[in-house]
Amino acid sequence: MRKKSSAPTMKDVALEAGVALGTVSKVINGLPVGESYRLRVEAAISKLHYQVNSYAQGLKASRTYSVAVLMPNVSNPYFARLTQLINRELTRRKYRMLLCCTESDPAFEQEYITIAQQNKVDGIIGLTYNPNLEVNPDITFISIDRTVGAGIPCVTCDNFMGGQMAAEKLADLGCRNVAFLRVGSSLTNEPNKRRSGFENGCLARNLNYESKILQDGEPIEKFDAFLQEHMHDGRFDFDGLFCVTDMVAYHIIKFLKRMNVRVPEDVQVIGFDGLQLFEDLHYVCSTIVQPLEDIAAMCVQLLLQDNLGAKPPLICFPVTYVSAGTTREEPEKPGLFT
Amino acid sequence: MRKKSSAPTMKDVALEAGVALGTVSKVINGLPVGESYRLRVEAAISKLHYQVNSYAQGLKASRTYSVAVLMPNVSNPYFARLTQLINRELTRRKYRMLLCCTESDPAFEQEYITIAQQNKVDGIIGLTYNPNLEVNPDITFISIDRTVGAGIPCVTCDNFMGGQMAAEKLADLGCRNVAFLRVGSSLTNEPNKRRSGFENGCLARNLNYESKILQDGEPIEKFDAFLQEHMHDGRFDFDGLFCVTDMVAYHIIKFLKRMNVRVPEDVQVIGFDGLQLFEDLHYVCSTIVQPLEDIAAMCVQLLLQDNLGAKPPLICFPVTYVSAGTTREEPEKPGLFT
DNA sequence: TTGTATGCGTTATCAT
DNA sequence: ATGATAACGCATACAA
Repeated sequence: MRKKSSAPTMKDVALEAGVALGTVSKVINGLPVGESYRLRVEAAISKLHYQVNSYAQGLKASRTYSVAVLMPNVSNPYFARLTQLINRELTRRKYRMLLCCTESDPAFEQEYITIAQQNKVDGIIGLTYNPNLEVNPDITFISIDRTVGAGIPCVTCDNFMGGQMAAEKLADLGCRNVAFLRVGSSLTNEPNKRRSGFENGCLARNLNYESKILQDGEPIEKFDAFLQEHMHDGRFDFDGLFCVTDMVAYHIIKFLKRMNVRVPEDVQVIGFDGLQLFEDLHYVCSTIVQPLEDIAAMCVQLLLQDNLGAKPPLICFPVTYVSAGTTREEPEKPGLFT
Repeated sequence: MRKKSSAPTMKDVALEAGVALGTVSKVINGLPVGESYRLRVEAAISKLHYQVNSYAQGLKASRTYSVAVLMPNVSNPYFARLTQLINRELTRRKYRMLLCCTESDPAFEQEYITIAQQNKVDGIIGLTYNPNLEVNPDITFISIDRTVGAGIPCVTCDNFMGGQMAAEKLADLGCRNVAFLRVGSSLTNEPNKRRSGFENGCLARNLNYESKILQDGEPIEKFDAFLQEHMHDGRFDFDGLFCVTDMVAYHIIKFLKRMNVRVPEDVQVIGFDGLQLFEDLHYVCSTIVQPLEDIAAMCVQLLLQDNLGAKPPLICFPVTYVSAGTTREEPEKPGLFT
């Protein structure tokens, strides 16, 4: 039975407490105020269930404590984990997250940037694909896995090194004929360096090397055909495969099983990302693990740090290798297929 | 080289266009305005790269076009998919999503509700666990999978029927001795009805029935012990298992494999949820599928509909059964383990 | 049809 | 130390 149907405001609190508006504001912001006043204001606040209006605050301060996060989607475990970790980091710092799922659509990406700006976010963290993404220079933007433009920091892992590690690992494990399998965009994002690194490693270790790259839109089944072509007299041409992501590795392993090629006995498979499914217990396969915690934390730190000048252009975190059953060695971790 | 360091406002646009403030507002909101004026205003807008300030709008209109979504986390594929679908539905209606990951922590849940209110969201969609969650009655709240309180709609699937279907399916497939495996909270949320439905189905079809319920905090490995206890002379006591979620089913199947119990030859397994991993291609196991699209759409629809009075208390969507390799029948869909 | 003035809830700058 | 008042950017009722 309150007198106003809408939420109580500072004015209501001031009236209830019998003090001036400014005094209420001070109490709320922890500024010095006479003890007796403070008590009366606090009583009024809890009586009316008063809550500050972030919109009014934001309007006044032009600081909203909100950050937009652009992700293709959140069903993909890699993006999901990244989102989760960024959210945790933001929450820790009392920031709120506006999640924008772009479906990897360049138009959506651009549109969400507009929306984010209209919402006066304090910054944007984005994993985007639009090669012509226009980012207003006076909004702080942190990019993940892709160099977006001058002055915009990009946070990623050491993709090149990861590729190289995969090649070296396969060599160490006795492989002689290996292949790199990749899906995805033709554009130049950081994960493209996985291929170069792998190639480099193959050259260094004298491995026979081939690669199969699916264009955007091509179905994953094309890999099945590729694998079949490399089956001769019941023998498989390759003894080692490096897949650009764990997700690709998953599908490849499925195809191989159907072809009665054994993993890891006949062919060893290494993925990339270090996805852990089902409550972080199981890796998909032996893989190059990205330190997503570090990446997420760095994104948030860069975004919220004050000295806007000193933003490094590209930050690569080191990756690690973990065996999880799809390579011929003692698995360090349980895998999906073991 | 613009004269103000901060973003341009309507006032700047009005000045640039040589018209009054109100006119600019009208142009932006699509209200009738003289053609020549409109053109001048539009020119000024694009020249200054003007963008409306949602915070000022929201303050004025006390309508923010934003919705808070409370989810335990987004790494779990079930929650992730739900989040994704809700986001899609919100975006379609020009609403923005404030994602709040609660980690299933009752205190976080409560806290996020406060934050959401301070952010003047137009409503909250929440999958929560706090049995004493306090929700201000004059904020629209839609609950998923749990009845939160009087006047708060709950959207879920027909969990009871799903349990019953699982029992009947196992019976149809020749099972005689079955078990129900569940993890999780002791509290009374909707998914608890899966057990009752299953039990009911078992009674109707004369199945020997047992159940193992893990309390919160107990490690999943306890199931392993349970399964081992039911191994006698190399024979497994059960020929059918119903798991409360696909995630539990995943772990169970792993344990069974390690025990050399074959799925589905020795024991058939049915899960719940209908998770599809890796680009929606593969189910985890034979399972009871929730229509998550419908659930997400209904949540958003209920949240945004005007007539606040007519909100139904509990909405259950029908579930379907799909076979995916962990039951003895022709799989309709590929599964993780096939 | 266009312009002006007021208020949304908060904060900050003043006098008091 | 406290109380009044202006300003943030926008929408709208009202006056011109």
